[in-house]
Amino acid sequence: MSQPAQARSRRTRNRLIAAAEDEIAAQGFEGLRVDAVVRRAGVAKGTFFAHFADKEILIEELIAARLEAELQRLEAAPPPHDLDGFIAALMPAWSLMTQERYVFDVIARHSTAMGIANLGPLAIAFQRLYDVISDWLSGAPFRTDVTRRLLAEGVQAFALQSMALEFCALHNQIGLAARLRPYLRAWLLPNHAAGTKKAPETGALSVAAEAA
Amino acid sequence: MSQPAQARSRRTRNRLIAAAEDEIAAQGFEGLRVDAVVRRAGVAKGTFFAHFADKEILIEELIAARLEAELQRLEAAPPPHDLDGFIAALMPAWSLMTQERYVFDVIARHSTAMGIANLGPLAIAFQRLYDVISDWLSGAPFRTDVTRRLLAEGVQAFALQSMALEFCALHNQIGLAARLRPYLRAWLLPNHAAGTKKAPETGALSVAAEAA
DNA sequence: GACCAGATTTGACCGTGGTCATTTAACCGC
DNA sequence: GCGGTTAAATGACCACGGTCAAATCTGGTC
Repeated sequence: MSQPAQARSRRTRNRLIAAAEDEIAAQGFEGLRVDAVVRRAGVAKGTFFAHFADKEILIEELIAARLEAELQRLEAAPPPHDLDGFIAALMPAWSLMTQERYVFDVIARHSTAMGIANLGPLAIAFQRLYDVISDWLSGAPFRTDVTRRLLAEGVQAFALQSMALEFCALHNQIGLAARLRPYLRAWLLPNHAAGTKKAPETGALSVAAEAA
Repeated sequence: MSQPAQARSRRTRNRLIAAAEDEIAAQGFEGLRVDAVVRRAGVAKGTFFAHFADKEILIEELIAARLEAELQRLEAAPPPHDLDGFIAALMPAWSLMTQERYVFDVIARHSTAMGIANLGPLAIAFQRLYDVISDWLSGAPFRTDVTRRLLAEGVQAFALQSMALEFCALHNQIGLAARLRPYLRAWLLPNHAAGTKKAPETGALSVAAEAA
């Protein structure tokens, strides 16, 4: 994977990626067309598919690259020491994932590994994210009756669900952080949760329940 | 919705649905082709799209119908009185969702409402499912420091994540129920989990931790 | 039963992702 | 440089979801 090919091939691949980035900057991920990329790169259509098994794999790579950049920041950052700090620290990564509905869908589909010995770039990035979160969660205020790993996976489960809701017109008057908070509080600080009765701790979906 | 059309139209629609069911029985959801449905129904292609905005909406309806049937059973069933009963009771609904990867993807994309005042059939079915789960969770052994609704939504978040993992070749030596259990235990019974410091009963839990 | 307005159906057509046999370029030993 | 072998690129072609102006049917009115 490191040295897959001759120089010409690498150049072509880079041209394709650059062209795709340009197109995405102009049209967004959703509006990306293989024909447009290929035209901009000055290359035949078949060439595209010689380099990327399908369109989604290219997109996955581009999203993963953005995520990796954010991960680098997260890994360097000091661990947060309370729930709100935790949420704030992860917010940039989460906003990245919710920029575009299309992007979120790709992530939802690929954030778990999809084939034996064949973790896609997004799945790999998510493993790294789990590591960061696990690490942060091992510390002081958070529950310890359960492995950090399990805790981290739970955080992702709630995050994905809240993000999905973010795209639902019925519920989007409330921000991601606000939506996510009650879940994480109940998940990460189960003993504290009983103490407060402030604010509507109803689930984010209750708005929909009303409407139904 | 009740009286959408003249009789001819309703007949055509039913023929399309029946044809689609036949095709799905033969080819699975993934293999469904609009052309095949239309041919089998003896109808022109345009007619299909006069009845269903797109292919996915038909599929959504068919999946929702199966889910509704299961919901009827769930609503009639007695509430489970412990965690394993809870999991066992919901298992049929969850297996329904994991029959086919394609089906799961559609569910993941449509289980939350997608447009104002326009809950799709799947979103509606999921509201019903939340109601059932909320109801079951209000009872005895489960935590009460948090609303039933929030608890129910959390259950779905974990269920969806575990299902996604179910399709990941790297992790599929472990069944859905076994994968899900440690999450639900930690989510629904946080105090029981906290009771034991060295966590001797977390056998299933550590399996999930290991999987990483 | 002749007529009409609106609902329904039709099928040729299009956009777009993806395939593959063929052609062209790169590398290597001589 | 010169054949020859493998890697890379090409573009005509296909599959499939979806569109739309035109044709056809239906139920109601006189």
